[in-house]
Amino acid sequence: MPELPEVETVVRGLQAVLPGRRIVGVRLGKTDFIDDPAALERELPGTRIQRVRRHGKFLVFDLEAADANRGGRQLLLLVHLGMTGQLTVAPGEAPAPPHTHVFFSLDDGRELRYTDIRRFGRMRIFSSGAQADLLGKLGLDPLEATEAEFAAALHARRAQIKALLLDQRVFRGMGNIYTDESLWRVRIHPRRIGANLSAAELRRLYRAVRDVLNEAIRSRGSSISDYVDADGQQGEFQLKHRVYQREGKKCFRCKTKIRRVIVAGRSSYFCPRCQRAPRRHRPEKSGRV
DNA sequence: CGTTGAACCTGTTTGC
DNA sequence: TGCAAACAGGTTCAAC
Repeated sequence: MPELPEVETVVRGLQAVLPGRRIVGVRLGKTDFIDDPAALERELPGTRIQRVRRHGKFLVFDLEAADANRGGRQLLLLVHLGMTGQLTVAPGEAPAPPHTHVFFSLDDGRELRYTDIRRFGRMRIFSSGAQADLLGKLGLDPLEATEAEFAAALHARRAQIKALLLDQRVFRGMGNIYTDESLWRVRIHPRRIGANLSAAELRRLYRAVRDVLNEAIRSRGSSISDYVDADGQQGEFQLKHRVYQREGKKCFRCKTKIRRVIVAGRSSYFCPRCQRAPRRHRPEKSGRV
């Protein structure tokens, strides 16, 4: 579910209501996705939420431990939504959905809740400054990078473009949906080698990635099955997908049937006519398209 | 350096 | 109908 546009949508929803609120209690269900559950229970009560922001697919909560004995110490709470994670704000008395494993009760009677069916998400707190290891390994934010930076990150790489776009050390925030949608827009096959892309192709890909992500943010993300924003509402960008999960359906440009293949270990949807396959090591072409 | 497959976990869909 | 396999927005690790 959660790629850059979905995380951005959740962040905006939380940033609209959480700053200034104080966490007054922590309740935990299953904790196998939390790095140090005891630290959450020990450190978070009493902290005040200053800001909620996004770093790649991570949500970052800036917290201030305002107690006198803690001297305004800064804390960071990092949350990754994995595949099925949800962060929502609800009245404390409202029933929580199944698989809700973290409850942060707030000083206004509401709760910030974390629900995650598959528990592929992650949750961890840091004293500020010590978080460099996790976030520092991530690559460029595609919405902040310049065209030159974007091209430089790809032009010398011999890996498949799909793998490069998915690699969080290259770009932070891209996932399976927006990678396929971006490649379709610029007619680039997911198995093309990064270094083999022309300067013109890199320029168009840069534009397509930004356009797709910005349009998806405007639509409040893609809801395939589990994704909801901080208010529990679904996104709408799934209605605008051109290739993702459209195997066997007609290409919006040329009517050819969309195909699904595995690239970089992930289902990859593309139009075999618009997105021409690169030459293989062992050519055995059928001769004609 | 780059690729592949498995693992983590639960639920839904598809196929025989 | 029933059961098993395949598949799902992500990340990480081992093996080659």
